[in-house]
Amino acid sequence: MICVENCGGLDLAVTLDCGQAFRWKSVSNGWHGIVEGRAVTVWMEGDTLFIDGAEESDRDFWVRYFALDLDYLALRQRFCSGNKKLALCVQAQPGIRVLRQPFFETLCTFIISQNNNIPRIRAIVERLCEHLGEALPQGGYSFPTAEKMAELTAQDLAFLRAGWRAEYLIDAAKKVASGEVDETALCAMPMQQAKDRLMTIKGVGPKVADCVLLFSLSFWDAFPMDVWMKKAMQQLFPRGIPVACRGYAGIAQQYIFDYARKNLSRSSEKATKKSTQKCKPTN
DNA sequence: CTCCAGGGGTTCC
DNA sequence: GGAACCCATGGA
Repeated sequence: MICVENCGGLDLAVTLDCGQAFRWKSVSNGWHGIVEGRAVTVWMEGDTLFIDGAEESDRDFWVRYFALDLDYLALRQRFCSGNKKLALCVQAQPGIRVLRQPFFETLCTFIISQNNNIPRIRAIVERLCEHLGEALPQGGYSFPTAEKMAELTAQDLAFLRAGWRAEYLIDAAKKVASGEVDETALCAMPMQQAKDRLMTIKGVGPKVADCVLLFSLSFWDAFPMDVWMKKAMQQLFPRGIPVACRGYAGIAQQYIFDYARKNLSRSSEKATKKSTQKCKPTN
């Protein structure tokens, strides 16, 4: 077991269940998860993180995964003092953090996430691991490798019941396995270039690409925007993204998104949609 | 039966 | 460029 002190107010429940990671499960004494073939149970006592099932030699791995090398206290301080409304967002859920998740897993899970909801995303990811991952001695399965998935066709993934996304997953696996899309190379690129490279994968658009940049590759400035987030940003920050976010907009966005989700209504334009919809043929 | 879920590709103008 | 429509699932 490993313990890591001074985690900057890390809140596991929020961080592991906010829609950036999809394999953590709440258990009686904390959270159980599998990351790169390592099965662990984690919990907090005060500001200390306990990682049961982890080897001491993997300390750096877990510090990196939870991004505990980043000074969140200082970061929050910077956000809060830089902008009043941003401070409200931070205070709403200060313990939420951005993880550094495995590259191929993150790529796949966010491809699966498109036009989908979290419970089903989790279910599909779980089926993917059970069918194509390696069985672990502690139980559970690792996330499958790109090489393994690259041998398959979209039809082979029918068991996933992922719909059209199966085809996208195969393309992602092929491009990662071939080295056409390479994690190390991406990390060495400027953000926009890395984003463009990711978007050469079929089914990876600006949103999914930004999620991979942010949630896996530590481009802390990546800012995943969908229609909802654009609307929220306009309402909360009509003059544009606060300067205090610069360089860490993606991390700031986690606070903003959570705040917006709680305080802004999701559907405000249903009436317009209904009145403009076409007449359907009556047969 | 309809709507929706942290999208993206394709096809139009 | 951007708007409309399609894509498969499954839950509400």
